[in-house]
Amino acid sequence: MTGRDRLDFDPIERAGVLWEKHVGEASAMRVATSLMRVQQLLNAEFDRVLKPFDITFARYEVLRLLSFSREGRLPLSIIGQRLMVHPTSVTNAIDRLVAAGLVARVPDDEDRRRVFASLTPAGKRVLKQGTKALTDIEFGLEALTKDERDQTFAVLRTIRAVDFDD
Amino acid sequence: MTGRDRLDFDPIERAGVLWEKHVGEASAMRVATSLMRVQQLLNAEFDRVLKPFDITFARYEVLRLLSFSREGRLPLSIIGQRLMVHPTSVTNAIDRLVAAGLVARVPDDEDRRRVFASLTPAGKRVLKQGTKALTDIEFGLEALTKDERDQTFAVLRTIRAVDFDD
DNA sequence: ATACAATAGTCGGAAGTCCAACTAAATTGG
DNA sequence: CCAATTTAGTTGGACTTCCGACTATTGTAT
Repeated sequence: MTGRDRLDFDPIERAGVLWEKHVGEASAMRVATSLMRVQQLLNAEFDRVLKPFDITFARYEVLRLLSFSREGRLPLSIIGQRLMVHPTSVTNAIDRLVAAGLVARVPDDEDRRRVFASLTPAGKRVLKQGTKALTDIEFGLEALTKDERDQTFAVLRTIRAVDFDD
Repeated sequence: MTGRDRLDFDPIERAGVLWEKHVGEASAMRVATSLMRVQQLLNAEFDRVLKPFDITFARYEVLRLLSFSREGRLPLSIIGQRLMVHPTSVTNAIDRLVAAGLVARVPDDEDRRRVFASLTPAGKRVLKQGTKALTDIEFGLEALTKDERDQTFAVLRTIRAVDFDD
């Protein structure tokens, strides 16, 4: 399986050197590129450990969000806002969760445009199993110290801050 | 366009609090979730500024990689290794770049299994324009100091390190 | 009160990612 | 030297994401 082999050097490090040489200051390019790769690595790892429960990380996040709500249910629009994804992505994820019996669509009588997504007992079970699977691998971040994690969270938060009132 | 609105609080912060309460230590979950969101934000922003040149960030990365090679061309397998993506993703990206006239497929006479991707003059032009567009927005990281960037690069590198000899 | 605008959700289509399976070519081992 | 394995790349299918467009419902403003 070509493309997944170990390299004998860091390709981003190398790109940084050439960037400095031909383009200019490289710190932003290096961080941005690293973020892309790390996200990809982690997402693949999460999907892998969640596969036994037939959910992806995207769907796990929906289940978790629902479980954190007071009544175990939220309108789809709120889910999209919290997870910062497009409405169509929410519809898609909920479709699959409903098909798997982990979530139910419940109409809102107050506002008939709205639809709630509501956790089913099976959804709660799968959420619990998925959470264990992810915490068992420490979300792929065993290599980071607590300080590094908190530091990185803070830095990333300044980028995310465009999306909420600080 | 629901789902893209500003929130009046940080949803990951909130998830972290509830996670601590119901699950346990939350630093890994917070960082992992932040990485997903930030990658999504940046990728969308990059695609937006690259749209005038009819390329995505994924394809921009291919062009950049090719320009950094000695002869402006690389076998597809090497592209996949450097960008850490699946062979099929490379085939897909190259297909589109070829269709746009930015890259040419060149057979390798030494090893007839292999195919080179080679930058065309048009590809070099687009690469230059895309690079300017991305550096103009500092890869979406204006908010970070040089120290924060270098620090974050180093931390992310320890996660990526599974993929190359350190 | 009635037209106009905003909001909630869905559908269709494009792009990216991955995996599994496949062909063709090169390498290796008995 | 030939069979078995490995490597390079492509194809088809699944999933996620986005955007644009659309329906239905609610809110607003004259």
